[in-house]
Amino acid sequence: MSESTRLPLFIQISELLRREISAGYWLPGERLPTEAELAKKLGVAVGTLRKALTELESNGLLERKQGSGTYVKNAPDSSAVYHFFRLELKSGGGLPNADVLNLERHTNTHVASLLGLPSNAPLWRFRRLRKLDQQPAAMEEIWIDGRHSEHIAIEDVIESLYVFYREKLGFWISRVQDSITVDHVPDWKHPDFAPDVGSACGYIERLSWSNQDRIEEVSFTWYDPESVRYAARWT
Amino acid sequence: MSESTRLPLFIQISELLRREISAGYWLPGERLPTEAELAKKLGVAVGTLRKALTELESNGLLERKQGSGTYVKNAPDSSAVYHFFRLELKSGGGLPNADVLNLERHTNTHVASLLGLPSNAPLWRFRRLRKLDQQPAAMEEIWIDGRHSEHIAIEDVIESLYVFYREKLGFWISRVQDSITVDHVPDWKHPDFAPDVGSACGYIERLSWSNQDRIEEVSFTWYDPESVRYAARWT
DNA sequence: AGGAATTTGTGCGTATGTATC
DNA sequence: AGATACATACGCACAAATTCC
Repeated sequence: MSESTRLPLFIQISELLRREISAGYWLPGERLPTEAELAKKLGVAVGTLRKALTELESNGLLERKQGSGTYVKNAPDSSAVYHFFRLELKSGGGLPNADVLNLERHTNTHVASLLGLPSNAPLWRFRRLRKLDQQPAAMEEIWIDGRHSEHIAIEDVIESLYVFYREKLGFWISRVQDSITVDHVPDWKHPDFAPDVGSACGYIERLSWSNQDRIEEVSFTWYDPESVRYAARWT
Repeated sequence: MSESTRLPLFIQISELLRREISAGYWLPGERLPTEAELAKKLGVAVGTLRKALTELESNGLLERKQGSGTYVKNAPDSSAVYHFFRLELKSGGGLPNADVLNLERHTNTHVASLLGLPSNAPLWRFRRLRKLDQQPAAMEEIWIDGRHSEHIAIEDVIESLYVFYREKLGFWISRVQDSITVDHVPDWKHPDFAPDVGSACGYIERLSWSNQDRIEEVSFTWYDPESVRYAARWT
């Protein structure tokens, strides 16, 4: 190894297991080999393996039961693409999904200032219809610096905006801050999305920091509080 | 010790240190003795002490710097009591505070089921007026198992419910889950708290797990989305 | 029902790496 | 450069929860 600083062993192990789980090598609900077996197979001490497993448990990929074993969680979002997605059905869960409705260049003084850009800076604005289990759940407006790319086609971002960021723009979102209040349904309301609570609507303002610790994305989300909730878990 | 199930040693240590920090025995910014010294003084292995310190670090009471030492964080005032408090002024920040308005025994089928109790189980219900910078910001209703204590006086909980839980009831909240939607202002609306957004109101339903990993507390919060927001940070 | 085997949790001790002073 | 202090890694013993016979 000529690497300047290689990662700690327990991180290497946890990342290895994370990839294997993500690749479907270990299936949801399945029990992993015992600590002793795994440690031996991987050639590390049990304590080191335990630290890796603890890491994955706190990240929600594993569940560890004393006397029983270590199990792969039925991760609803194994791909980590939905890592920061915080909306779920009030009836519980729901597989997230998004349709890009609209993609245009605009200027916006407020957003520009949040992004630390001149007020007349060109921006990209995405408007998406978010779905949970294929049911319209929220409307979303996302803004990024317009200089990232001269041209963006809807096809580029149809899969996942986060993948697009990473693959095409060379950054990824590592941290977000959400502010949740109440707002009115915006006027670009989509016909498929019709909250019926008078005009009151759940409203999320999000700032997203990239791996370079810059605010690279600002988004606004309106959701129907009758069918959808914002869920936050803290430890 | 004749206790049926005593707490793990590293938890006992972390709670001891937590009390000492909270009592001001260790001052903010101060450096703690080295791991080796502390472990020796407390009569535990270094590894055990490390686990306790890690616990406190993740709770934001300590900061550990390799090569330097372990420092008491300049906790904004009554440390970690507001660890799970997630409301802030839309204008930014705000020092949190609470008035206990009402404290009674009730039964409630819905809450009882959330707590895993029989539907007619006696419960304690706290109603509080939450303030930010002394301004009324939200109304809060908190439910716990009625068997925890036969009598609770308002004076007992006037400082902090969390401190009361830990000191008098012997548990503490280590994890919460929030669901944020929109609701109507409840009918026990306090005269000082008058959201003026029609009848739409920010609404938080919280489940709180204790250190024993049981749901020990259920709470409902109504906040004025005109002046207050729910703020969540993710990494 | 109950006891043995299995599996994770806790605790101890030590050696070595790495960042800080 | 050397001393100090936290981070990582190893290994072992026993406790507690679960499972299985």
